[in-house]
Amino acid sequence: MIAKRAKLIETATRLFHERGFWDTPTALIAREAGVANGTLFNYFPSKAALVEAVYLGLKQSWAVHLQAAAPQSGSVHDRLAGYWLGAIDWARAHPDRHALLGQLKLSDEIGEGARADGVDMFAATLELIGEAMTSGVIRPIDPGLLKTLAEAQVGAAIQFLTTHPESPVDEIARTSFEIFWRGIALAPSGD
Amino acid sequence: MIAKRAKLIETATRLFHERGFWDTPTALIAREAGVANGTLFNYFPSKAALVEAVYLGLKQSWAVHLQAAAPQSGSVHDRLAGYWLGAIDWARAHPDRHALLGQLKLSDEIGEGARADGVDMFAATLELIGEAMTSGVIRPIDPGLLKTLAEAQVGAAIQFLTTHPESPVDEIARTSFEIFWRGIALAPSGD
DNA sequence: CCTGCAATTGACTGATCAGTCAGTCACCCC
DNA sequence: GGGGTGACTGACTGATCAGTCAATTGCAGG
Repeated sequence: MIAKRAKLIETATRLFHERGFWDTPTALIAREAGVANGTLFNYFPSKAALVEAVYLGLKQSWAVHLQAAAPQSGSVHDRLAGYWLGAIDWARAHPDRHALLGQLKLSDEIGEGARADGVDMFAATLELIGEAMTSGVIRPIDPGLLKTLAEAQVGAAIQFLTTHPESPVDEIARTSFEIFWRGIALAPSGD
Repeated sequence: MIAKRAKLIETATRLFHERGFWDTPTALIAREAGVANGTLFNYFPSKAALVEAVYLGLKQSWAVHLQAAAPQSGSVHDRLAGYWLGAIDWARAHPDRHALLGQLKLSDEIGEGARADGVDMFAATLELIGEAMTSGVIRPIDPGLLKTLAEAQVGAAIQFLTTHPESPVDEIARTSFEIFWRGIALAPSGD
C-alpha cells in the first residue's frame, strides 16, 4: 500500500509542526498514522529518512503550487511577480508547513542530497532570471546570489505577515516584490 | 565564580555547533567545561535555560560588533551600509556562531522572552530607518517590514558567502546592500 | 583549630526512544 | 485447500540523558 507511506509522511508533518520534530517519537507517529511501530521502519530505514521525506514533500508541495501560480508568459517583471506572490500565497495558506520547512532546512537532519534535490524545484525562476539578465532587463549580478536574495526576501515577507497577522497580505506581498525589483531592475519600473 | 558560568556558555556554544544542540548531552558540556555534571544545574535550572543563555550571548556578541562597526554620523546611506557590512563582517569572522544563531532563532527551545530581549539590540537600525523615512530619503514603508527585509537580505548574503567561499566577500556585501538600497531609496543612489 | 555555609561533586534514577525481530496474518497462485 | 510470500505487528532491548541529592570540599570568620 503506497497510501501507508504517504499517511506516515502526512502524520509526521503534522506532528512535527505541533510538537517540534525532536519531541516527536516515532512510536507516536506510527500510532497516529494507524500503523504499528515497526511498520514505520519498513518504509523508512531511520527516523532521519522520514524527516527527509517530510522535507522533500513540503518543498515539492510548494514548488507545485508555485508552478501553477506563475504566468508562463508576459514581461519578466510580471512573471517574477507571479512567482513571488504565488510563494507568499502558499505560505499564507499553509503557515504551519512553511514554518516547518524553515526549521528543517537549517537542521542537521537533512542531508546534502535531499537539500540539493530541492534546488532544481526552483530551476524555472533561475532560468527566468538568467534570461532577463542577458536581455538587459535586470542588472548583471551573480544569478545564484540573486536567487538567494529573492528567496530570503520572500521568506521575510512571509515572516512579517506571520508576526503581523492584521497586515494587508496583498499589499505587503507587492511592496516586498517592488522593493526587490527596483533593486535589481536596470530600467526604472513604472510606479 | 562568574567565570564558570561564562565557561559553560562558551563550551556549550562550541559543542552545539560541532554536534547540533540536540545531540549534545549536558554531561558532555559540563565535562568539557571542566566542571561536574551537577554544577551545570547550579548555574542553569535546565538545559533549555542554558540554550537560551547561549542564544542571548551570540546575539549580544553580534550586536556589540555591529555597534562598533557602524559609523555614528554621515549620510543615511553610509550609516546603513556600515551596519550592513558590519553584520556580514561578524558572520564571516564567526561562521559557526552565525549558523548556530540561525538555528536557535527558529528552534522551539527559545522562549518568547529571550527572543524579545534580542529585539532591541537592533533598535538603533530601526531608529535610523524611521529617521530616514521622515526626512524623505527613503520611501514610506512600514519600518517593521523594512527591518525584517533588511535582516533577511543580510542573512541571505551571508548564506551565499558561506555556500560560495570563493566569492569576493566585500563585493557581495556591497552588491547586496546596493540592491536593497535602490529598492528603498527615493532618490536614485549615485552608482 | 573549629564551625558554619555555600559551592561543588558525581553516582544514581526514572524515563524516554530508536530500532529489532520473532512471530502473525492476509492474500494469491497452483 | 494449502503452501508460499511478504507486509505487518508490537513487545522488547539497549542505550541515552536530564535532572537529583547526599556527601564532600574549601573557605571565611571567630
